[in-house]
Amino acid sequence: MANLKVQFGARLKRLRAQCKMTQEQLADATGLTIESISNIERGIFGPRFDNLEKIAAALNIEVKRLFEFD
Amino acid sequence: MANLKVQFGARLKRLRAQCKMTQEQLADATGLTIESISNIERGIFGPRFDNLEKIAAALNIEVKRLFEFD
DNA sequence: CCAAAAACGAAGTTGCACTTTGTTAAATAA
DNA sequence: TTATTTAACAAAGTGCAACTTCGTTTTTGG
Repeated sequence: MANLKVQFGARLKRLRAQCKMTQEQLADATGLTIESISNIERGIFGPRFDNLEKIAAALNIEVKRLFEFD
Repeated sequence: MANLKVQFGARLKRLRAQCKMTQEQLADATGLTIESISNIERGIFGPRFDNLEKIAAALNIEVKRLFEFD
Protein backbone atom coordinates (compact mmCIF):
# COMPACT_ATOMS: atom_id res chain seq x y z
CA MET A 1 0.00 0.00 0.00
CA ALA A 2 1.33 3.38 -1.02
CA ASN A 3 2.00 5.93 1.63
CA LEU A 4 -0.61 8.38 2.86
CA LYS A 5 0.48 11.32 0.72
CA VAL A 6 0.20 9.24 -2.46
CA GLN A 7 -3.16 7.78 -1.49
CA PHE A 8 -4.45 11.18 -0.53
CA GLY A 9 -3.23 12.74 -3.76
CA ALA A 10 -4.91 10.11 -5.90
CA ARG A 11 -8.12 10.51 -3.91
CA LEU A 12 -8.03 14.27 -4.34
CA LYS A 13 -7.49 13.97 -8.05
CA ARG A 14 -10.51 11.72 -8.40
CA LEU A 15 -12.75 13.95 -6.28
CA ARG A 16 -11.65 17.05 -8.16
CA ALA A 17 -12.48 15.34 -11.44
CA GLN A 18 -15.91 14.42 -10.10
CA CYS A 19 -16.43 18.12 -9.41
CA LYS A 20 -15.31 18.82 -12.97
CA MET A 21 -12.73 21.25 -11.74
CA THR A 22 -9.29 21.90 -13.19
CA GLN A 23 -6.24 22.16 -10.97
CA GLU A 24 -6.27 25.87 -11.72
CA GLN A 25 -9.84 26.25 -10.52
CA LEU A 26 -9.05 24.36 -7.33
CA ALA A 27 -5.95 26.49 -6.88
CA ASP A 28 -8.00 29.66 -7.19
CA ALA A 29 -10.65 28.36 -4.83
CA THR A 30 -8.13 27.44 -2.16
CA GLY A 31 -5.58 30.21 -2.56
CA LEU A 32 -2.86 27.69 -3.34
CA THR A 33 -0.85 27.71 -6.55
CA ILE A 34 -1.58 25.31 -9.36
CA GLU A 35 1.82 23.80 -8.74
CA SER A 36 0.98 23.04 -5.14
CA ILE A 37 -2.22 21.34 -6.19
CA SER A 38 -0.24 19.31 -8.69
CA ASN A 39 2.35 18.40 -6.08
CA ILE A 40 -0.33 17.36 -3.62
CA GLU A 41 -2.13 15.22 -6.19
CA ARG A 42 1.10 13.48 -7.13
CA GLY A 43 1.90 12.78 -3.49
CA ILE A 44 4.97 15.00 -3.43
CA PHE A 45 3.73 16.55 -0.22
CA GLY A 46 0.67 16.51 1.98
CA PRO A 47 -1.24 19.72 2.68
CA ARG A 48 -1.22 21.38 6.07
CA PHE A 49 -4.38 21.31 8.13
CA ASP A 50 -5.41 24.82 7.18
CA ASN A 51 -5.20 23.93 3.50
CA LEU A 52 -6.91 20.61 4.10
CA GLU A 53 -9.89 22.61 5.28
CA LYS A 54 -9.78 24.88 2.25
CA ILE A 55 -9.55 21.97 -0.16
CA ALA A 56 -12.53 20.21 1.39
CA ALA A 57 -14.49 23.47 1.34
CA ALA A 58 -13.65 24.07 -2.32
CA LEU A 59 -14.87 20.60 -3.22
CA ASN A 60 -17.86 21.04 -0.94
CA ILE A 61 -17.17 17.85 0.95
CA GLU A 62 -16.23 16.81 4.47
CA VAL A 63 -12.53 16.41 5.20
CA LYS A 64 -12.93 12.74 6.07
CA ARG A 65 -14.07 12.01 2.52
CA LEU A 66 -10.60 13.00 1.34
CA PHE A 67 -9.29 10.03 3.32
CA GLU A 68 -11.75 7.47 2.03
CA PHE A 69 -9.54 5.30 -0.10
CA ASP A 70 -9.80 1.60 -0.91
CA MET B 1 -17.75 25.11 14.42
CA ALA B 2 -14.21 25.00 15.70
CA ASN B 3 -11.41 24.80 13.20
CA LEU B 4 -10.02 21.52 11.93
CA LYS B 5 -7.04 21.37 14.27
CA VAL B 6 -9.28 21.71 17.32
CA GLN B 7 -11.80 19.18 16.06
CA PHE B 8 -9.05 16.77 15.17
CA GLY B 9 -7.38 17.18 18.54
CA ALA B 10 -10.57 16.48 20.43
CA ARG B 11 -11.21 13.46 18.25
CA LEU B 12 -7.72 12.12 18.84
CA LYS B 13 -8.06 12.57 22.56
CA ARG B 14 -11.26 10.56 22.60
CA LEU B 15 -9.86 7.77 20.43
CA ARG B 16 -6.71 7.57 22.52
CA ALA B 17 -8.81 7.27 25.65
CA GLN B 18 -10.82 4.48 24.04
CA CYS B 19 -7.54 2.68 23.49
CA LYS B 20 -6.72 3.30 27.16
CA MET B 21 -3.44 4.84 26.21
CA THR B 22 -1.67 7.73 27.90
CA GLN B 23 -0.17 10.59 25.93
CA GLU B 24 3.19 9.16 26.84
CA GLN B 25 2.34 5.78 25.41
CA LEU B 26 1.10 7.35 22.21
CA ALA B 27 4.22 9.48 22.08
CA ASP B 28 6.40 6.40 22.38
CA ALA B 29 4.40 4.52 19.79
CA THR B 30 4.63 7.34 17.25
CA GLY B 31 8.08 8.67 17.95
CA LEU B 32 6.67 12.08 18.81
CA THR B 33 7.22 13.77 22.15
CA ILE B 34 4.53 13.85 24.80
CA GLU B 35 4.41 17.59 24.34
CA SER B 36 3.65 17.26 20.66
CA ILE B 37 0.81 14.85 21.41
CA SER B 38 -0.52 17.31 23.95
CA ASN B 39 -0.26 20.19 21.49
CA ILE B 40 -2.03 18.21 18.81
CA GLU B 41 -4.85 17.18 21.14
CA ARG B 42 -5.34 20.79 22.22
CA GLY B 43 -5.45 21.97 18.63
CA ILE B 44 -2.26 23.99 18.90
CA PHE B 45 -1.07 22.43 15.70
CA GLY B 46 -2.06 19.70 13.29
CA PRO B 47 0.27 16.80 12.61
CA ARG B 48 2.05 16.39 9.31
CA PHE B 49 1.00 13.57 7.01
CA ASP B 50 3.83 11.29 8.05
CA ASN B 51 2.83 11.63 11.69
CA LEU B 52 -0.84 11.29 10.82
CA GLU B 53 0.02 7.84 9.52
CA LYS B 54 1.96 6.96 12.64
CA ILE B 55 -0.83 8.12 14.93
CA ALA B 56 -3.43 6.06 13.09
CA ALA B 57 -1.11 3.05 13.16
CA ALA B 58 -0.49 3.43 16.88
CA LEU B 59 -4.23 3.51 17.54
CA ASN B 60 -4.75 0.69 15.08
CA ILE B 61 -7.36 2.58 13.10
CA GLU B 62 -7.74 4.00 9.61
CA VAL B 63 -6.74 7.62 9.14
CA LYS B 64 -10.22 8.62 8.07
CA ARG B 65 -11.56 7.68 11.49
CA LEU B 66 -9.47 10.49 12.94
CA PHE B 67 -11.62 12.89 10.92
CA GLU B 68 -14.98 11.48 11.92
CA PHE B 69 -16.34 14.24 14.08
CA ASP B 70 -19.98 15.29 14.45
C1' DC C 1 -3.31 13.08 49.90
C1' DC C 2 -0.32 11.35 46.56
C1' DA C 3 1.26 10.16 42.16
C1' DA C 4 0.53 10.14 37.53
C1' DA C 5 -1.21 12.48 33.69
C1' DA C 6 -1.85 16.37 31.25
C1' DA C 7 -1.99 21.47 30.60
C1' DC C 8 0.62 25.33 29.85
C1' DG C 9 4.66 28.73 28.72
C1' DA C 10 8.36 30.19 26.26
C1' DA C 11 12.10 29.85 23.29
C1' DG C 12 14.78 27.51 19.79
C1' DT C 13 15.48 24.41 15.59
C1' DT C 14 14.46 22.30 11.31
C1' DG C 15 12.15 20.19 7.77
C1' DC C 16 8.57 20.40 4.79
C1' DA C 17 4.86 22.92 2.69
C1' DC C 18 4.59 26.20 -0.58
C1' DT C 19 6.25 29.45 -4.16
C1' DT C 20 8.47 30.91 -8.39
C1' DT C 21 10.02 30.18 -12.96
C1' DG C 22 10.46 27.58 -16.74
C1' DT C 23 10.13 23.54 -19.73
C1' DT C 24 7.95 19.37 -21.48
C1' DA C 25 4.27 16.34 -22.34
C1' DA C 26 -0.23 14.83 -22.67
C1' DA C 27 -4.98 15.53 -23.41
C1' DT C 28 -9.03 17.85 -25.83
C1' DA C 29 -10.95 19.92 -29.46
C1' DA C 30 -11.47 22.30 -34.02
C1' DT D 1 -2.81 18.42 -38.24
C1' DT D 2 -2.56 22.40 -35.46
C1' DA D 3 -3.94 24.90 -31.64
C1' DT D 4 -5.16 25.33 -26.87
C1' DT D 5 -5.62 23.78 -22.47
C1' DT D 6 -4.24 20.97 -18.82
C1' DA D 7 -1.09 18.78 -16.17
C1' DA D 8 3.53 16.65 -15.23
C1' DC D 9 8.01 17.64 -13.99
C1' DA D 10 12.59 20.03 -12.34
C1' DA D 11 15.23 22.79 -9.57
C1' DA D 12 16.03 26.27 -6.31
C1' DG D 13 14.61 29.42 -2.69
C1' DT D 14 11.65 31.11 1.37
C1' DG D 15 9.01 31.09 5.43
C1' DC D 16 6.57 29.36 8.90
C1' DA D 17 4.34 25.81 11.36
C1' DA D 18 5.49 21.43 13.19
C1' DC D 19 8.23 19.71 16.47
C1' DT D 20 11.56 19.80 20.37
C1' DT D 21 13.46 20.92 24.92
C1' DC D 22 13.15 22.43 29.55
C1' DG D 23 10.54 23.88 33.18
C1' DT D 24 6.35 24.82 36.00
C1' DT D 25 1.57 24.31 37.27
C1' DT D 26 -2.77 22.11 37.27
C1' DT D 27 -5.81 18.39 36.90
C1' DT D 28 -7.15 13.69 37.37
C1' DG D 29 -7.93 9.48 39.68
C1' DG D 30 -6.73 5.79 43.15
